Amino acid sequence: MKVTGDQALVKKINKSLVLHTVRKHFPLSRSSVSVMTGLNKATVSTLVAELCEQQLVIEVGPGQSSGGRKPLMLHFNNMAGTVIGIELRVKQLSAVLCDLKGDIILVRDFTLEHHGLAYVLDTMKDLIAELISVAPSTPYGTVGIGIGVPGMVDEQGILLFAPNLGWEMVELQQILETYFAIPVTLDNEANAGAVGELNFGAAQDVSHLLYVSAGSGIGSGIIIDGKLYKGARGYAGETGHMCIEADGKPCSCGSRGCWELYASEKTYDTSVFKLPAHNTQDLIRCAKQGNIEAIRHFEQMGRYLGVGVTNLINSFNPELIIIGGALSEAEPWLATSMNEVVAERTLPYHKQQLQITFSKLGSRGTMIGAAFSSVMHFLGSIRITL
Amino acid sequence: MKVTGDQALVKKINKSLVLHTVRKHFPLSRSSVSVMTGLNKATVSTLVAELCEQQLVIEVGPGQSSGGRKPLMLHFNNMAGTVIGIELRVKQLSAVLCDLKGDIILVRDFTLEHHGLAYVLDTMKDLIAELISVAPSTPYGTVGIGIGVPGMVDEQGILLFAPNLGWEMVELQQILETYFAIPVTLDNEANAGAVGELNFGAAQDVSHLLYVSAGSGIGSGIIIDGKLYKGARGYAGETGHMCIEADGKPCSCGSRGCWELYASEKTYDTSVFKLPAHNTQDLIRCAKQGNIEAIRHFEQMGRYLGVGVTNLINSFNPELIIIGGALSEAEPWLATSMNEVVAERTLPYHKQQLQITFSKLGSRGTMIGAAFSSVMHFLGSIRITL
DNA sequence: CGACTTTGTATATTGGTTAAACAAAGTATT
DNA sequence: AATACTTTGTTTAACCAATATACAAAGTCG
Repeated sequence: MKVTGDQALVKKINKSLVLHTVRKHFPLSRSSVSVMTGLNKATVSTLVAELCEQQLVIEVGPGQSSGGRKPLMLHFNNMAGTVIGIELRVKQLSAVLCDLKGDIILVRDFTLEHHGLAYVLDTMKDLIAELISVAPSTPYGTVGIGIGVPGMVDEQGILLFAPNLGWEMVELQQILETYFAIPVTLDNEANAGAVGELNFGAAQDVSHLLYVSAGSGIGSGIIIDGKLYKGARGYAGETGHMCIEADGKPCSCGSRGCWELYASEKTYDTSVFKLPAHNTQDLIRCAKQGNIEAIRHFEQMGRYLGVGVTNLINSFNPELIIIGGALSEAEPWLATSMNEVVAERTLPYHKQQLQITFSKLGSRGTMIGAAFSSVMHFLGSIRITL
Repeated sequence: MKVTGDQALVKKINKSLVLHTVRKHFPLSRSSVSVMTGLNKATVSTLVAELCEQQLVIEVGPGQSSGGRKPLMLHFNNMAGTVIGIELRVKQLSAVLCDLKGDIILVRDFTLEHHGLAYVLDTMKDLIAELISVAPSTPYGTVGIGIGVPGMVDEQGILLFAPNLGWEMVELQQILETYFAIPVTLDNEANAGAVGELNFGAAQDVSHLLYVSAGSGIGSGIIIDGKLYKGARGYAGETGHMCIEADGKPCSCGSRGCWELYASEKTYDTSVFKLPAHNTQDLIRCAKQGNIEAIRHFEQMGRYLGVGVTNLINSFNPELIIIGGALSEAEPWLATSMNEVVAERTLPYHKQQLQITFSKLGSRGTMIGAAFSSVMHFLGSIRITL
């Protein structure tokens, strides 16, 4: 849609600017908001007054003087509402209740017995309903539900395909939105993880981020200009099916030599090593105990991870790459070989100022990211590009 | 820099909106601009008056009535100024003089005898000076120089590395900007090509485009949200060094199995076929004459092109992929096998609404794209993202 | 020829930001 | 303690771009 400029737009821009400045940097005085944003003191005053009325910002009393009148400190009202973040995994359904700052109020985990759509959907509804009911009373109540799923999601919020669940074409967003009458945002697990890292993890204030979620498969959440990039139809980031061996192993996607056949949990069944276990958790335990086969296997995966990561670096030139997902917990055995390969294979210019780290948020990154997508949807955001 | 909203911004947004609407859709009446933009008739009138005063828009007299008063038709004044577009190639320096619409006024080609920096630079300066001197007299004169080069360019306009020229760290943009005192935009050849296709070729009104320039190497110009994506430091799109054979041939970049070793002119020296020639032009001639070795080789390249293109599709989910560069002229022999591989290997969801075509602009796409970057730099553009 | 349409301009209003003055509340200095 | 200076935040008037509305101009159509 075409956006024209008028005074309402100006106000929206500035109000959003003030709100997010307070959200990110509180406690803060009106005066310092004015300096930070470049807005006139009077403008800040009016906008803050409105935000206070909307209960999104609160005045919490005087702060320290710096040689003049004491400032009246402002806080972002993280308890103006709550959001729910959900991560759907193969054997588990996890949910968090968060405040608007993204802080966790409550966590619920539920073990899934099977993947029957009706069963999972009912469980999800029950879980959400429970969290909504126990949520602390807030001015706006529960303002959004964010969901991270292991599969492809299109821009309409339809879960197109989730191989590990055996699901296809589930209109998850619409179903839940109708049921709860609350905005629902649906994202694949990698995208949600990227948003989580961007706001709470290792990627704060990064504008070009690649979050690689390595688990049962590989998917990437792509942040471009500080914003999630979803591609034309919403399917961007399906990097697990990037071919790194033109005539390699056949993949269920119809292609050959896909990255995730060499650098995800899919390797466990075809390893050249005699693996003492076939899941990441147990393999990590074995590696800790010094099991050479497990360690060798992880090192091998690390090398292949490096190959794919190099490809992403060459294509996207990100500031930061974060390896997340279940495999991020195997960092001690993956990192060295992965970094070696990346160092060998990237162009010298790319190495400058590029960082690669493993996720620090752990398994909750997806959930929190999903929740945070809802927060942003509620608060709104607007930007100017020259 | 932080952008705040005020009335100046509003005006800038709307004026830009009006200007680019006229530029894209002229001839046009004020009334239809109002309808198309959503701006009030009065607003359009004021802004058009200013644009006329700036000589960017001109009134060309009455148009056809549609049942009422005749409209006063507006034109974008493509002769308000001129720009110069330059493409630096291995053996050739080409330059165009364009009007602000991007139409070619004049072309100059110059054969380069060697790649000595001073020699090439002098030639370039002479060529530009000549074009500036013969440019038709316009209100704004020559307002920009856009250059497309075969190598990596950083965000400061420094040509970091051009393997085929043997150049490193050339501050081309700054040198020319100082010399001519005109804004210079420097881009790699793939990025310039992408801009060309976006504005004049097969990609008009596409927001997510991948332009793959296949020639002596492979590079990609990435358009995201209608805007060139350059990555954190300006090096995005180095897709030629995307690995498609983890343990493949060693590449000069330090890696192995890089895409361009299998799908660019680099294949000619290592082909398994007995090639009758070792450059694209001659090979195409041979293929036309039915030379089976040449045809087989192109088919093979097409398959590898398909592998890389599939990777790009999975990562970026673009609306459109354009194959450009010298190899685009081998379309008849590349297309079938490339499309076969892509069809086999992409996920079913990606196939929907994805188009792959070969460049229609030919070898001039880069030059025109480079020139057009300068036009946009001169006219300015501003956008709102919600 | 009169009714209706379309195009474009003039005018008063609206509603946002802003500079400047000011009030309030503190610190530093003599 | 009195005075001068700082810092914070509000009030006021001015400014300016978009807009709705009315209107003028120039056409079509029956």
